Amino acid sequence: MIKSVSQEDAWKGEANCKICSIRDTVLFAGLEEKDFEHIHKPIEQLPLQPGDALYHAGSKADRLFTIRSGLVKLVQYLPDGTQRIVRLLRATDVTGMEALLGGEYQHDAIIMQTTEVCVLPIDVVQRLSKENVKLHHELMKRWQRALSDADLWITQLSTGSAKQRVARLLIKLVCDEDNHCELFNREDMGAILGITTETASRTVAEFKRKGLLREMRPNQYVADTDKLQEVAEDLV
Amino acid sequence: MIKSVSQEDAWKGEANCKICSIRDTVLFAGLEEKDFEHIHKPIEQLPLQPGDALYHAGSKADRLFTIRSGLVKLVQYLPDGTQRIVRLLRATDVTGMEALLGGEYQHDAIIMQTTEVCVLPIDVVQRLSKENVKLHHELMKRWQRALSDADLWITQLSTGSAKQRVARLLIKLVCDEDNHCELFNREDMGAILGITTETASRTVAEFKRKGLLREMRPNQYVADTDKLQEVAEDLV
DNA sequence: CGCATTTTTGATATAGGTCAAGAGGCGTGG
DNA sequence: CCACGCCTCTTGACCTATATCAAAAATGCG
Repeated sequence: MIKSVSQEDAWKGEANCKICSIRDTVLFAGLEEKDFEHIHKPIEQLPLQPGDALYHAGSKADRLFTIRSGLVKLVQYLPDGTQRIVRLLRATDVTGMEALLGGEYQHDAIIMQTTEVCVLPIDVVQRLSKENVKLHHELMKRWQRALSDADLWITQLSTGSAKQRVARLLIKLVCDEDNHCELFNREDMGAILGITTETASRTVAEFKRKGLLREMRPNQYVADTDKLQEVAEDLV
Repeated sequence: MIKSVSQEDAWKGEANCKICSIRDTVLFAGLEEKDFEHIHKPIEQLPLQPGDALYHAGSKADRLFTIRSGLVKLVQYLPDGTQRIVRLLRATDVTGMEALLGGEYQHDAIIMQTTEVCVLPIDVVQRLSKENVKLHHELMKRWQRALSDADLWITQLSTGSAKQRVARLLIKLVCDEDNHCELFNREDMGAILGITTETASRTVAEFKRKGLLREMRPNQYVADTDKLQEVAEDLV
């Protein structure tokens, strides 16, 4: 089992939230000068590698994480041991909100692509959220966002044929206006879509053949979003 | 389209939260004497029939609902018009929390079985939640609960074979220790599980034949939860 | 360069979708 | 009270999509 990051072995990159480069989109967006006085413990910034775990299901939830960059998967396991990925996290997403209720983490949070996170001790967040209405509102927004994501996961990624699901996933993965995107391994694609690795592989291969995906460099694709959209809606 | 309940045509059952019969499990559990002074508008209690809508996707979210009894489905629609049910709500569940963020409702909330709800105007909840820490905590708990439910929906009801999914759904529907349960129509079962009406029907019929379900009276079943559990985990 | 892992591809079996028709319930109106 | 029409559930026949099992090809890593 992968060890999750601990306060000890982590690089103690002390974050300066005041000058944070993504601050206006981030949980602490609404903080004011006086609020920062309450942050005694430094907020750590961690660089993490694929395969690392942010936290594990069942362990005590005592920290909240803001994803600064990269890609993280939230994984749950079925009784028979098969895994299902229930959410993906990217820049500005917050995870580990279970900590606000003093329970245990509900998922394994595993790094998929090199990721930078801020680690927020839960007592700091709790104290600040009592005093700062904006932060409190921000927290609720994140909660709502997670819930919408979960709903989308059900309607988009767990409904319809394998082709439709893969197409919808690819559309989600397109990051810039050039329709550039980066895939991940077929097993993870399967665990996201509730299909087998083989079906994921075959479908991606078919999309490549039909030109809906063009591989420019290893794992650097350009997607034909219009055509993919047609597949997603089964207009083919 | 079904009209959603409005303040006007609703039965103005004015609730008395202080003596509410399910108060200790409900959102307002932590309210104190002084808090009630803030509830000027009466909290309505509505009795609703199958097919009625609590609210519709896209309409302004201005009320929060506590389910007192009955069964409600949250429905979303795919571009091609097919519907997918993303959550079920029962006694003590809260829905419409989008209202706290001043947005629009994300789903159609449709009554499946005769249901009683309390309607909480959002401004009342917001004011109370600022002053009462327990209520605030309760709200976060509901949010977390909704999120866990969504995760379960993905792992349990949208993963594995049709038989497994139906079995898992039936287990969820068992209400008392006698393994008594009540199903709903096959179309809804399909929309919950991401399978067709016919497959839902065939699977239920098969379970009946094999004795995993015994129909005592019309739509009053007794479930063999042990056997269903085996099917759910594919140990057959 | 060689081993381990992942991806692709193939062959086959089967679950589940699709289309269609019959059966049972239920309400409405004659 | 019965007959008719409407719905939902069930069942059947068929066919396709996807799972399964297996092996080859490609990729990455020490």
